[in-house]
Amino acid sequence: MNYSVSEENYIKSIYHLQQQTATVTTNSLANELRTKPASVTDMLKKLQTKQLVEYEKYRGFKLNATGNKIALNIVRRHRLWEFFLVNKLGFEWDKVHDIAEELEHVSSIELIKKLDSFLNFPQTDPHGDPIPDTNGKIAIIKQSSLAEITIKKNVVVSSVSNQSPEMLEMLKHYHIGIGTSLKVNKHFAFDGSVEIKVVQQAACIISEQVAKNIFVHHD
Amino acid sequence: MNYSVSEENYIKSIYHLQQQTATVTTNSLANELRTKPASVTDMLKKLQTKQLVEYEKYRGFKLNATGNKIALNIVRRHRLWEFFLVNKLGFEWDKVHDIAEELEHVSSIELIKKLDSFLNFPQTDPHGDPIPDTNGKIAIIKQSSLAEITIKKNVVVSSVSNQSPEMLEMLKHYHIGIGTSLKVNKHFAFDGSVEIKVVQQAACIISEQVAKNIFVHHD
DNA sequence: CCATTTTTTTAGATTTGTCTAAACTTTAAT
DNA sequence: ATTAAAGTTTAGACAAATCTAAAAAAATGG
Repeated sequence: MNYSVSEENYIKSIYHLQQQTATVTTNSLANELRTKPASVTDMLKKLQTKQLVEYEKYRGFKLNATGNKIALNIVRRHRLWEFFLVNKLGFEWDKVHDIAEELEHVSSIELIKKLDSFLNFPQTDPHGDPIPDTNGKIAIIKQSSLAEITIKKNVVVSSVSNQSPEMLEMLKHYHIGIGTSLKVNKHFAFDGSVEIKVVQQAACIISEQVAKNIFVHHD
Repeated sequence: MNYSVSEENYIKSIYHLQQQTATVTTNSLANELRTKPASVTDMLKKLQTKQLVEYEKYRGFKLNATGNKIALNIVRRHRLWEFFLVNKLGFEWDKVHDIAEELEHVSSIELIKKLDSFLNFPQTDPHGDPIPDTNGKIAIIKQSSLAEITIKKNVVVSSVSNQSPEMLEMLKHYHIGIGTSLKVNKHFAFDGSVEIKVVQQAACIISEQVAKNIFVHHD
């Protein structure tokens, strides 16, 4: 079965919202898609008749198994394209989201298969988010933010949840990227800021706001 | 200015039809786009108000300077993607048209700029057709088909106009690709077939139908 | 527990791109 | 020069996806 660009965008957005709350509301989805609640209700009826969501009037909705698989496939396409844009074409990671948003809707299965192979079967996108496999299996990377990690332990940056240009600028300044090794020296109780030591760099202090967006896993 | 996928397809198709006849008819365009004449008329009114075509009722139409520039830009995107699909992802050249048809509508200018550079600024697509530059300048490659070329002259295959799987199969069998050196030994008047000698291959005979689709230029 | 606020849905309109069927031009042939 | 055929346009309808405004349901807070 083939889905329209619009349907795919709804499915993907429901998927992303479900990562935080199991059941998604009309308003939150409208907000995510920058559309109006009335439009969301309309589309959800369609997705319901196509058997992709569980939906009860006024009660919110969630993807069923089929919908989830489709969502993961879209996420797969999106993240492979992001990897391509950054690692082959040389884009900065804060510039790739919108372009990948368009590329992800190109429907050829063979294309994604060959792209995956060309990229050497990457496991994560440039922001560290895992790329689902063909069957929709996605690695759940247990990770904690720098704001909550125990001190003096060597950790590796595994993902960054805020992808704005401002965040990128800051990370560049601190020499932090996906895969960077570092450790936390100290948490400051006063404002939640954190002193970190990136390998081969001088120790420095980052705000709680930044720390919360940098996720790491143990070495 | 940004154009819809549908508008872009109309513009591109008008461009291609204009390569053969300076002014395009409603029926021929409907046929090219696999749509109905009434739809063509509707869209052409739109393209006229957007100042992309010269159009007079019942009289056919053609792209104006602006329309032509846009068309060449779409052709540029299409051919760069085709080059990518064949030379990077390893597609056979007969499989790439439909996929490039989707990719060409991705709108980022930066994307095409970086793709062009990644591909090392190719001059022609996998079928030998020239890729227009950023300003819409396109190389006009003076070329003749094998059916009309003089005998015993060394020539190089520059493009193949039929891109079907059947043609690809045949060309593979004869060891012919873009850039292959060969010469024509003899034209047979009876059926228009042609004896050719591909370098490092035994001489062989190809039908007039095939010969007409293979274009060459002098060494 | 009832009234007010918030959220969601419905009803009806709009835009884009398409279609069919009918009307209208142009072309071609006798 | 008419007339038939071919090609083109108009009129009106439709589907997809969206919107606004109004109605309905659920949540909230005294």
